Amino acid sequence: TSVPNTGGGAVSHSPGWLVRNVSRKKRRPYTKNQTLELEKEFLYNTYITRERRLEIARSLNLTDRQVKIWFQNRRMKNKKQHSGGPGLGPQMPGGHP
Amino acid sequence: KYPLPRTIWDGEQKTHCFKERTRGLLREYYLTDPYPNPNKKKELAQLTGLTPTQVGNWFKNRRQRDRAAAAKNRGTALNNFNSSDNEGSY
DNA sequence: ATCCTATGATTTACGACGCC
DNA sequence: TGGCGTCGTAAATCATAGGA
Repeated sequence: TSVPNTGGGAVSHSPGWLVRNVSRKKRRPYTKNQTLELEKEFLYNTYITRERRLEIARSLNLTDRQVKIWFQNRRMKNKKQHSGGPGLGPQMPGGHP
Repeated sequence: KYPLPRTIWDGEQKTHCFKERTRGLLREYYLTDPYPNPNKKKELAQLTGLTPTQVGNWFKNRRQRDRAAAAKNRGTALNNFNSSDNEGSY
């Protein structure tokens, strides 16, 4: 039980694990178009400027913060894929549960 | 018996279900520590033949599903044990 | 074939901490 | 000092293999 940082944002622990605080926006999947446009912008540059961010947020009807976080998450995903990510050495099918 | 191991990332396979032995190993450690540090994850990855990410996903899913199950018990039958501090905040 | 469930992986949204 | 970076995580959701 290391848990260096409390992780998942606003935590607490009841029995032994971390639980998210109440006040968090519920996750809302982005629309296909929103994702598409964000992805296009990401292709152009993985780090977005404040100006571009504001612009995109407005055009996609997302908040400035959402776009910022989307890029952060997208970069993490990108990192995972390149660099030995999930890959390599995995496990073959096992049995059935 | 296992027709096509669906490839996901290049050369990589995704299996729907890990081997029983693998799951047993992870479960065993999980009981002692649901939040393994990066080193421990690597160690478990080596031990099981999974990638560290897969080990992380396994723990993440297990915690999530155990929490959900625990929450369910409270909602249905008796409530009120535990405690405390926050979390009940919903 | 059709529905259902379990399970691994992925997608949003933050808190903690770090660095200019 | 404040804004943005990574990292680890929660919770919701996705995808689908396998059983009923």
